[in-house]
Amino acid sequence: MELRTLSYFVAVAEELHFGRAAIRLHMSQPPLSRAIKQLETELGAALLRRSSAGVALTPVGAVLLDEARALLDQADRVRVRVAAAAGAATLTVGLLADSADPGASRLAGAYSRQHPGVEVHIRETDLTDPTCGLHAGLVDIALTRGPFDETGLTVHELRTDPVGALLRTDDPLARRDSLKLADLADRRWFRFPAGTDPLWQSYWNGGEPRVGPVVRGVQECVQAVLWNGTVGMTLVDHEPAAGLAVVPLIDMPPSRVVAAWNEDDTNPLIRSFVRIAVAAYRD
Amino acid sequence: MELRTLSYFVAVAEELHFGRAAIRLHMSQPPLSRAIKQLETELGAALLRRSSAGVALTPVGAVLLDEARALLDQADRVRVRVAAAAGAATLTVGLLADSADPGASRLAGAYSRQHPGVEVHIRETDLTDPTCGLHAGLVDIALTRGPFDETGLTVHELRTDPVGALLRTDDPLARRDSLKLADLADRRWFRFPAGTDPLWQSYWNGGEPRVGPVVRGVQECVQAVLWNGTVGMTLVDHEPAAGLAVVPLIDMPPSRVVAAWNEDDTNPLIRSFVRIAVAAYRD
DNA sequence: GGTGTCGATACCGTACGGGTATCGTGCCAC
DNA sequence: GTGGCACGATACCCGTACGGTATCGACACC
Repeated sequence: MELRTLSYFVAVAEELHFGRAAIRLHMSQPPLSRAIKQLETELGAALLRRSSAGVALTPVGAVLLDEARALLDQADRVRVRVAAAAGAATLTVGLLADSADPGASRLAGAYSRQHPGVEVHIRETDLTDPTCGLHAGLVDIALTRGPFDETGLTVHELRTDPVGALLRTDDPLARRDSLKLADLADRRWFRFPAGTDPLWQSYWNGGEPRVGPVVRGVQECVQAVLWNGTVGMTLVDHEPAAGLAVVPLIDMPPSRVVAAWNEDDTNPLIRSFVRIAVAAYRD
Repeated sequence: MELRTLSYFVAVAEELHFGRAAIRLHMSQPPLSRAIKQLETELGAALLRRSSAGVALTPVGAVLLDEARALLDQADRVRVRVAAAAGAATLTVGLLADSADPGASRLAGAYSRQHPGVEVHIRETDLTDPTCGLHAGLVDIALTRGPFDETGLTVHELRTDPVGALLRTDDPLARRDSLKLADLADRRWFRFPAGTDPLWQSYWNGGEPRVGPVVRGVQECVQAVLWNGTVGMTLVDHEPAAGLAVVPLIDMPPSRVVAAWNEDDTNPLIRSFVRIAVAAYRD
């Protein structure tokens, strides 16, 4: 019973699916199956019930899930405290500019409460770099939205949001309950500055090359719609400013809010941060 | 940072000696040195200061020692709780008959307090089997005194006690402050029944073949001294009965109180029990 | 009954944890 | 001063176990 094995079990118990858990753990499914089976053997109890209907926790498994989560949490705190004792307890967090996310503010509160000794540096970036400087090594961890170039990064999904079109209230489409991308095909869209991550551009333009004003931040998007009537892609739970409406886009893949960090970043505070982030966004 | 690695560090930090820690961990010294160095690298801080004067904890190491102990304790509790949830939380403890040990009673209290769900079976044995049935698989763990045949067993020392001679108060030697084995060479001693562990016999007879009554338990020893004037080996902190005196034997190697268990016993409660035992005997 | 999904199994290569042998250094004894 | 000793570090070897790919088996659903 090692911490790694327990984290495997937690992943499977949370996903209730070996394949998805394996993806989350950046490994393939067979060794994961084997590790869980070994854990069951070592503990002398069945933890999961595999059936054609799917994977379910046994009562013993439910107990272990609670206990393992607490143990892994404490292990993360050990890392943080050791780092603090070594005087190396700083964490640089990248945020996408203007993202007023209730999850992020819950996270900030929870983190500073649990790790008061840690110095958190904040680096806000505009929409041209959705990784907030991860690839350049400017931040330890990015709280941002996909998609972007994930090579060399570990990406942990915090939430998925449906996507909507940002429209002026005087726009005829603004009264519709939902829209498809095709309804907006001939509109002016946002564009992003040269050098912006191509995955990001493609996603937020619905996969098509578009025409329209170049924007660098959320406020510029809002102003662009107000002044140009441009169609803006946004999230339906984003409260629109006065004079603007949001209509759900039913054929857009949902947007992922993620925490991402460099695979080779050895900062021991990252794990704990991610764990608290997951909890903050789950609530 | 795995639980195993942390237990290595705790062993070294407690012994402040790589060689002794390696013995305690049933491994050799080089891989232990390497594991500690890897841990230091991973945590990015020096945990131990090696010098010719010996090994010392750095401030960071002191923090980790506390944290690691707490984490390992919690890991043990996880095992116990999972076992309890699986309905397999029983532990059979072997005790040497008539051993009125204050450490053992503290242990009993602490254990039942920390693990109320566990069913503890007690098996008392006489002096003929100092392992209390470990070799026969009759108990999970033995709280006993050495020495005995340790093959296949893991033995964890809880305390060492100086040894004394048990004498009648009317014995001329009873007024001495201390004795040597040679002073008792011509006395009648205790002997043990056939089949008793030879190591045990040899130790408690001071390494010599002796003559005298055969005893099976502590009460029989006491009665044998009272009736025969036989010399009894005992522990100086053992409160003698009326009419008896204890005189320290300065050339007897001290007696070890130990917890011992079968290496291949998979009962998950053993670790936690040993940990609590160590704490109970330390106080 | 074909097809797809999903966990289990089989098999393989490598990396890491453990071993023994030996070194380097500092201390002590003579 | 120098030889011996204590002790941690280093070098090197080996086996296991972990993670990979390929495939199977069971079951559900068209």
